[in-house]
Amino acid sequence: MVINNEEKKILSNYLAKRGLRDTAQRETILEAFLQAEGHLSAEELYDIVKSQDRSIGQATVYRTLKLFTEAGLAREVHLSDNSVRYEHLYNHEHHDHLICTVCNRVVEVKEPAIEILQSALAERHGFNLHDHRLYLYGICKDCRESQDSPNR
Amino acid sequence: MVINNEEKKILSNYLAKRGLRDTAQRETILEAFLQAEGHLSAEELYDIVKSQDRSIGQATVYRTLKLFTEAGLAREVHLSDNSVRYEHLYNHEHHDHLICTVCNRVVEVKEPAIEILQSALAERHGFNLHDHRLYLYGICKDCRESQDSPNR
DNA sequence: CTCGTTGTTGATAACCATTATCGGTAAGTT
DNA sequence: AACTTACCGATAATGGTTATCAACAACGAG
Ligand SMILES: [Zn+2]
Ligand SMILES: [Zn+2]
Ligand SMILES: [Zn+2]
Ligand SMILES: [Zn+2]
Repeated sequence: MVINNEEKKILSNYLAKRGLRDTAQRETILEAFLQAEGHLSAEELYDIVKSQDRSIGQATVYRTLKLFTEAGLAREVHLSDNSVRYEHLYNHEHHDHLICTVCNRVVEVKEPAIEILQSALAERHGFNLHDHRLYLYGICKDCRESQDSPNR
Repeated sequence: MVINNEEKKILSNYLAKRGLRDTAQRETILEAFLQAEGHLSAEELYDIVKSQDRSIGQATVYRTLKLFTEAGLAREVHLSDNSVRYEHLYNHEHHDHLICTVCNRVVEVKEPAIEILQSALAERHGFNLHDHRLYLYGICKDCRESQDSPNR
Protein backbone atom coordinates (compact mmCIF):
# COMPACT_ATOMS: atom_id res chain seq x y z
CA MET A 1 0.00 0.00 0.00
CA VAL A 2 1.67 3.13 -1.22
CA ILE A 3 1.28 6.15 0.98
CA ASN A 4 0.25 9.23 -0.92
CA ASN A 5 0.74 11.79 1.77
CA GLU A 6 0.43 14.82 -0.44
CA GLU A 7 -2.87 13.83 -1.92
CA LYS A 8 -4.20 12.85 1.47
CA LYS A 9 -3.26 16.23 2.80
CA ILE A 10 -4.99 17.97 -0.06
CA LEU A 11 -8.13 16.01 0.61
CA SER A 12 -7.95 16.65 4.36
CA ASN A 13 -7.49 20.35 3.79
CA TYR A 14 -10.39 20.46 1.39
CA LEU A 15 -12.64 18.58 3.78
CA ALA A 16 -11.65 20.75 6.74
CA LYS A 17 -12.22 23.94 4.81
CA ARG A 18 -15.72 22.76 3.97
CA GLY A 19 -16.61 21.37 7.35
CA LEU A 20 -16.70 17.85 5.95
CA ARG A 21 -15.30 14.76 7.58
CA ASP A 22 -12.29 12.63 6.91
CA THR A 23 -13.69 9.12 6.90
CA ALA A 24 -12.21 5.67 6.41
CA GLN A 25 -14.24 5.18 3.22
CA ARG A 26 -12.86 8.31 1.66
CA GLU A 27 -9.32 7.27 2.44
CA THR A 28 -9.85 3.80 1.08
CA ILE A 29 -11.32 5.18 -2.13
CA LEU A 30 -8.53 7.72 -2.47
CA GLU A 31 -5.88 5.05 -2.17
CA ALA A 32 -7.60 2.84 -4.70
CA PHE A 33 -7.94 5.76 -7.06
CA LEU A 34 -4.32 6.82 -6.77
CA GLN A 35 -3.02 3.32 -7.32
CA ALA A 36 -5.04 2.83 -10.48
CA GLU A 37 -3.60 3.99 -13.75
CA GLY A 38 -5.21 5.57 -16.73
CA HIS A 39 -8.77 6.72 -17.11
CA LEU A 40 -11.25 4.76 -15.09
CA SER A 41 -14.97 4.87 -14.69
CA ALA A 42 -16.78 5.08 -11.38
CA GLU A 43 -17.81 1.49 -11.78
CA GLU A 44 -14.28 0.29 -12.47
CA LEU A 45 -13.08 2.08 -9.38
CA TYR A 46 -15.96 0.58 -7.46
CA ASP A 47 -14.77 -2.89 -8.41
CA ILE A 48 -11.30 -2.12 -7.13
CA VAL A 49 -12.62 -0.61 -3.93
CA LYS A 50 -14.85 -3.61 -3.34
CA SER A 51 -11.88 -5.94 -3.44
CA GLN A 52 -10.41 -3.86 -0.64
CA ASP A 53 -13.49 -3.31 1.49
CA ARG A 54 -16.62 -5.16 0.48
CA SER A 55 -18.82 -2.98 2.65
CA ILE A 56 -18.34 0.23 0.70
CA GLY A 57 -21.32 1.07 -1.47
CA GLN A 58 -21.44 2.15 -5.08
CA ALA A 59 -23.07 5.48 -4.36
CA THR A 60 -20.22 6.38 -2.06
CA VAL A 61 -17.73 5.85 -4.85
CA TYR A 62 -19.72 8.16 -7.11
CA ARG A 63 -20.00 10.75 -4.39
CA THR A 64 -16.35 10.53 -3.52
CA LEU A 65 -15.12 10.84 -7.09
CA LYS A 66 -17.08 14.04 -7.36
CA LEU A 67 -15.47 15.15 -4.15
CA PHE A 68 -12.01 14.43 -5.52
CA THR A 69 -12.83 16.47 -8.58
CA GLU A 70 -13.88 19.43 -6.47
CA ALA A 71 -10.77 19.07 -4.36
CA GLY A 72 -8.54 19.18 -7.41
CA LEU A 73 -7.36 15.59 -7.15
CA ALA A 74 -9.26 14.17 -10.12
CA ARG A 75 -10.35 15.35 -13.53
CA GLU A 76 -13.32 14.16 -15.52
CA VAL A 77 -12.60 12.74 -18.95
CA HIS A 78 -15.21 12.00 -21.59
CA LEU A 79 -13.44 9.67 -23.93
CA SER A 80 -16.34 8.08 -25.68
CA ASP A 81 -19.75 9.62 -25.83
CA ASN A 82 -21.44 8.23 -22.82
CA SER A 83 -19.30 7.21 -19.93
CA VAL A 84 -17.50 9.68 -17.71
CA ARG A 85 -14.06 8.68 -16.62
CA TYR A 86 -11.59 10.04 -14.12
CA GLU A 87 -7.86 10.55 -14.16
CA HIS A 88 -5.35 11.86 -11.67
CA LEU A 89 -5.02 15.60 -11.63
CA TYR A 90 -2.68 16.50 -8.80
CA ASN A 91 0.95 16.53 -9.88
CA HIS A 92 -0.05 15.65 -13.40
CA GLU A 93 0.58 18.19 -16.10
CA HIS A 94 -2.36 19.32 -18.15
CA HIS A 95 -2.81 17.30 -21.31
CA ASP A 96 -5.43 16.57 -23.91
CA HIS A 97 -6.49 13.27 -25.47
CA LEU A 98 -5.86 11.65 -28.80
CA ILE A 99 -8.20 8.72 -29.26
CA CYS A 100 -8.10 5.94 -31.84
CA THR A 101 -11.63 5.27 -32.99
CA VAL A 102 -10.74 1.74 -34.07
CA CYS A 103 -8.90 0.28 -31.09
CA ASN A 104 -9.91 2.91 -28.51
CA ARG A 105 -6.33 3.52 -27.56
CA VAL A 106 -5.86 6.80 -25.70
CA VAL A 107 -2.73 8.89 -26.00
CA GLU A 108 -2.14 11.86 -23.74
CA VAL A 109 -0.73 14.79 -25.66
CA LYS A 110 0.54 18.28 -24.89
CA GLU A 111 0.67 21.26 -27.20
CA PRO A 112 1.35 24.51 -25.38
CA ALA A 113 0.80 26.51 -28.54
CA ILE A 114 -2.80 25.33 -28.67
CA GLU A 115 -3.33 26.22 -25.04
CA ILE A 116 -2.08 29.74 -25.65
CA LEU A 117 -4.27 30.18 -28.70
CA GLN A 118 -7.28 28.98 -26.75
CA SER A 119 -6.78 31.62 -24.09
CA ALA A 120 -6.32 34.33 -26.67
CA LEU A 121 -9.39 33.20 -28.54
CA ALA A 122 -11.53 33.26 -25.43
CA GLU A 123 -10.13 36.61 -24.40
CA ARG A 124 -10.99 38.04 -27.79
CA HIS A 125 -14.62 37.12 -27.15
CA GLY A 126 -14.65 38.62 -23.69
CA PHE A 127 -14.50 35.30 -21.84
CA ASN A 128 -12.41 34.43 -18.82
CA LEU A 129 -11.42 30.88 -19.62
CA HIS A 130 -11.25 28.48 -16.71
CA ASP A 131 -11.45 25.08 -18.34
CA HIS A 132 -11.47 23.33 -21.67
CA ARG A 133 -11.81 19.93 -23.27
CA LEU A 134 -10.04 18.90 -26.41
CA TYR A 135 -10.51 15.44 -27.84
CA LEU A 136 -8.82 14.45 -31.08
CA TYR A 137 -10.30 11.45 -32.85
CA GLY A 138 -8.36 9.55 -35.46
CA ILE A 139 -6.93 6.23 -36.46
CA CYS A 140 -3.59 5.19 -35.09
CA LYS A 141 -0.77 3.78 -37.15
CA ASP A 142 -1.24 0.20 -36.02
CA CYS A 143 -4.90 0.17 -36.93
CA ARG A 144 -4.20 1.78 -40.28
CA GLU A 145 -1.66 -0.87 -41.12
CA SER A 146 -3.84 -3.78 -40.11
CA GLN A 147 -6.74 -2.31 -42.08
CA ASP A 148 -4.60 -1.87 -45.18
CA SER A 149 -3.35 -5.42 -44.95
CA PRO A 150 -4.20 -7.53 -48.00
CA ASN A 151 -6.76 -9.80 -46.38
CA ARG A 152 -10.14 -9.01 -47.98
CA MET B 1 -41.98 26.09 -45.54
CA VAL B 2 -38.53 26.69 -46.94
CA ILE B 3 -37.34 24.21 -49.50
CA ASN B 4 -33.85 22.96 -48.81
CA ASN B 5 -33.18 21.22 -52.04
CA GLU B 6 -29.50 20.73 -51.54
CA GLU B 7 -29.85 19.06 -48.20
CA LYS B 8 -32.66 16.91 -49.48
CA LYS B 9 -30.51 15.78 -52.35
CA ILE B 10 -27.68 14.91 -50.02
CA LEU B 11 -30.02 12.83 -47.93
CA SER B 12 -31.51 11.13 -50.98
CA ASN B 13 -28.10 10.32 -52.33
CA TYR B 14 -27.00 8.93 -49.01
CA LEU B 15 -30.11 6.79 -48.70
CA ALA B 16 -29.82 5.50 -52.27
CA LYS B 17 -26.19 4.64 -51.84
CA ARG B 18 -27.07 2.58 -48.79
CA GLY B 19 -30.18 0.96 -50.20
CA LEU B 20 -32.32 2.82 -47.68
CA ARG B 21 -35.65 4.45 -48.41
CA ASP B 22 -36.73 8.03 -48.75
CA THR B 23 -39.76 8.27 -46.50
CA ALA B 24 -42.17 11.03 -45.60
CA GLN B 25 -41.06 10.92 -41.96
CA ARG B 26 -37.44 11.48 -42.89
CA GLU B 27 -38.36 14.47 -45.02
CA THR B 28 -40.54 15.96 -42.32
CA ILE B 29 -37.81 15.57 -39.74
CA LEU B 30 -35.21 17.01 -42.12
CA GLU B 31 -37.31 20.10 -42.74
CA ALA B 32 -37.92 20.61 -39.06
CA PHE B 33 -34.24 20.19 -38.34
CA LEU B 34 -33.14 22.62 -41.03
CA GLN B 35 -35.57 25.29 -39.93
CA ALA B 36 -34.45 25.14 -36.32
CA GLU B 37 -31.54 27.27 -35.26
CA GLY B 38 -28.78 26.60 -32.83
CA HIS B 39 -27.98 23.40 -31.02
CA LEU B 40 -30.99 21.27 -30.29
CA SER B 41 -31.52 18.01 -28.53
CA ALA B 42 -33.38 15.04 -29.95
CA GLU B 43 -36.24 15.78 -27.63
CA GLU B 44 -36.46 19.42 -28.65
CA LEU B 45 -36.56 18.40 -32.28
CA TYR B 46 -39.18 15.83 -31.44
CA ASP B 47 -41.39 18.56 -30.00
CA ILE B 48 -41.07 20.55 -33.20
CA VAL B 49 -41.74 17.52 -35.37
CA LYS B 50 -44.79 16.62 -33.31
CA SER B 51 -46.34 20.01 -33.97
CA GLN B 52 -46.01 19.21 -37.66
CA ASP B 53 -47.06 15.58 -37.66
CA ARG B 54 -48.36 14.16 -34.44
CA SER B 55 -48.00 10.59 -35.63
CA ILE B 56 -44.20 10.58 -35.80
CA GLY B 57 -42.64 8.72 -32.90
CA GLN B 58 -39.79 9.69 -30.66
CA ALA B 59 -37.62 6.77 -31.64
CA THR B 60 -37.82 7.80 -35.26
CA VAL B 61 -36.43 11.21 -34.43
CA TYR B 62 -33.51 9.63 -32.60
CA ARG B 63 -32.88 7.24 -35.48
CA THR B 64 -33.15 9.96 -38.07
CA LEU B 65 -30.80 12.35 -36.34
CA LYS B 66 -28.21 9.61 -36.33
CA LEU B 67 -28.89 9.14 -40.00
CA PHE B 68 -28.35 12.84 -40.67
CA THR B 69 -25.07 12.67 -38.84
CA GLU B 70 -23.89 9.77 -40.98
CA ALA B 71 -25.04 11.57 -44.10
CA GLY B 72 -23.02 14.66 -43.23
CA LEU B 73 -26.01 16.89 -42.58
CA ALA B 74 -25.75 17.14 -38.83
CA ARG B 75 -23.03 17.24 -36.23
CA GLU B 76 -23.22 16.12 -32.65
CA VAL B 77 -22.43 18.71 -30.02
CA HIS B 78 -21.84 17.96 -26.35
CA LEU B 79 -22.25 21.31 -24.70
CA SER B 80 -22.89 20.30 -21.15
CA ASP B 81 -21.86 16.97 -19.78
CA ASN B 82 -24.85 14.83 -20.41
CA SER B 83 -27.10 15.81 -23.26
CA VAL B 84 -26.15 15.35 -26.88
CA ARG B 85 -27.23 18.12 -29.21
CA TYR B 86 -27.21 18.53 -32.96
CA GLU B 87 -26.36 21.41 -35.23
CA HIS B 88 -26.38 21.90 -38.98
CA LEU B 89 -23.26 20.70 -40.70
CA TYR B 90 -23.82 21.09 -44.42
CA ASN B 91 -22.80 24.50 -45.67
CA HIS B 92 -21.70 25.51 -42.23
CA GLU B 93 -18.06 26.17 -41.64
CA HIS B 94 -16.33 24.18 -38.97
CA HIS B 95 -16.28 25.91 -35.62
CA ASP B 96 -15.74 25.14 -31.99
CA HIS B 97 -17.69 26.24 -28.93
CA LEU B 98 -17.08 28.76 -26.22
CA ILE B 99 -19.50 28.22 -23.36
CA CYS B 100 -20.31 30.49 -20.45
CA THR B 101 -20.65 28.34 -17.36
CA VAL B 102 -22.82 30.94 -15.63
CA CYS B 103 -25.48 31.81 -18.21
CA ASN B 104 -24.89 28.86 -20.57
CA ARG B 105 -24.50 31.13 -23.54
CA VAL B 106 -22.79 29.43 -26.47
CA VAL B 107 -20.54 31.29 -28.87
CA GLU B 108 -19.30 29.65 -32.04
CA VAL B 109 -15.65 30.42 -32.65
CA LYS B 110 -13.06 29.75 -35.31
CA GLU B 111 -9.32 29.61 -34.95
CA PRO B 112 -7.59 28.11 -37.98
CA ALA B 113 -4.25 28.16 -36.23
CA ILE B 114 -5.58 25.74 -33.62
CA GLU B 115 -6.94 23.44 -36.31
CA ILE B 116 -3.56 23.31 -38.00
CA LEU B 117 -1.76 22.60 -34.76
CA GLN B 118 -4.19 19.80 -33.99
CA SER B 119 -3.47 18.07 -37.27
CA ALA B 120 0.24 18.42 -36.80
CA LEU B 121 -0.01 17.12 -33.26
CA ALA B 122 -1.96 14.07 -34.35
CA GLU B 123 0.38 13.45 -37.25
CA ARG B 124 3.33 13.56 -34.90
CA HIS B 125 1.77 10.70 -32.95
CA GLY B 126 1.04 8.66 -36.06
CA PHE B 127 -2.69 9.35 -36.09
CA ASN B 128 -4.85 10.17 -39.07
CA LEU B 129 -7.18 12.75 -37.59
CA HIS B 130 -10.76 12.66 -38.80
CA ASP B 131 -12.63 14.54 -36.10
CA HIS B 132 -12.18 16.56 -32.96
CA ARG B 133 -14.09 18.28 -30.23
CA LEU B 134 -12.98 21.43 -28.55
CA TYR B 135 -15.06 23.03 -25.83
CA LEU B 136 -13.87 26.14 -24.07
CA TYR B 137 -15.51 26.89 -20.74
CA GLY B 138 -15.38 30.32 -19.18
CA ILE B 139 -17.36 33.25 -17.89
CA CYS B 140 -18.57 35.84 -20.34
CA LYS B 141 -18.24 39.56 -19.88
CA ASP B 142 -21.87 40.14 -18.96
CA CYS B 143 -21.82 37.54 -16.23
CA ARG B 144 -18.53 38.85 -14.90
CA GLU B 145 -19.92 42.35 -14.63
CA SER B 146 -23.12 41.34 -12.91
CA GLN B 147 -21.14 39.17 -10.48
CA ASP B 148 -18.77 42.02 -9.66
CA SER B 149 -21.64 44.38 -9.03
CA PRO B 150 -21.64 45.82 -5.50
CA ASN B 151 -24.74 44.02 -4.20
CA ARG B 152 -23.52 41.61 -1.51
C1' DC C 1 -50.69 -7.83 -60.49
C1' DT C 2 -49.12 -11.06 -56.75
C1' DC C 3 -46.00 -12.61 -53.82
C1' DG C 4 -41.97 -12.50 -51.14
C1' DT C 5 -38.28 -9.71 -49.32
C1' DT C 6 -36.60 -6.18 -46.79
C1' DG C 7 -36.48 -1.61 -44.87
C1' DT C 8 -39.35 1.43 -41.78
C1' DT C 9 -42.17 2.87 -38.17
C1' DG C 10 -44.48 3.70 -33.60
C1' DA C 11 -45.37 1.93 -29.14
C1' DT C 12 -43.37 0.22 -25.56
C1' DA C 13 -40.16 -2.14 -22.74
C1' DA C 14 -35.55 -2.32 -21.51
C1' DC C 15 -31.16 -0.41 -20.46
C1' DC C 16 -27.75 1.72 -17.78
C1' DA C 17 -25.11 5.24 -15.70
C1' DT C 18 -26.04 8.35 -12.36
C1' DT C 19 -28.76 10.57 -8.63
C1' DA C 20 -32.17 11.06 -4.95
C1' DT C 21 -34.14 9.19 -0.91
C1' DC C 22 -34.13 7.54 3.57
C1' DG C 23 -33.30 5.28 7.88
C1' DG C 24 -29.53 4.26 10.53
C1' DT C 25 -24.83 5.38 12.14
C1' DA C 26 -20.71 7.78 13.47
C1' DA C 27 -18.18 11.92 14.54
C1' DG C 28 -17.86 16.10 16.82
C1' DT C 29 -19.71 19.57 20.23
C1' DT C 30 -21.62 21.34 24.34
C1' DA D 1 -25.07 12.23 27.98
C1' DA D 2 -27.63 14.83 24.66
C1' DC D 3 -27.67 17.05 20.40
C1' DT D 4 -26.38 18.25 15.89
C1' DT D 5 -24.86 17.24 11.56
C1' DA D 6 -22.35 14.74 8.23
C1' DC D 7 -22.04 10.28 6.36
C1' DC D 8 -23.10 5.79 4.92
C1' DG D 9 -25.24 1.76 2.25
C1' DA D 10 -29.23 -0.05 0.15
C1' DT D 11 -32.41 0.76 -2.90
C1' DA D 12 -35.68 3.23 -5.71
C1' DA D 13 -35.99 6.49 -9.13
C1' DT D 14 -34.57 9.15 -13.02
C1' DG D 15 -33.89 10.26 -17.77
C1' DG D 16 -31.87 9.96 -22.10
C1' DT D 17 -31.20 6.57 -25.29
C1' DT D 18 -31.65 1.97 -27.49
C1' DA D 19 -33.71 -2.64 -28.43
C1' DT D 20 -37.69 -5.21 -29.49
C1' DC D 21 -41.46 -6.39 -32.12
C1' DA D 22 -45.51 -6.56 -34.81
C1' DA D 23 -47.64 -3.96 -38.41
C1' DC D 24 -46.79 -1.69 -42.54
C1' DA D 25 -44.97 0.11 -46.93
C1' DA D 26 -41.83 0.07 -50.79
C1' DC D 27 -39.72 -2.63 -54.14
C1' DG D 28 -38.40 -6.39 -57.37
C1' DA D 29 -39.07 -10.72 -59.55
C1' DG D 30 -41.90 -13.54 -61.78
ZN1 LIG E 1 -5.46 21.41 -23.34
ZN1 LIG F 1 -5.55 11.66 -19.61
ZN1 LIG G 1 -12.05 22.93 -34.34
ZN1 LIG H 1 -22.13 25.16 -33.07
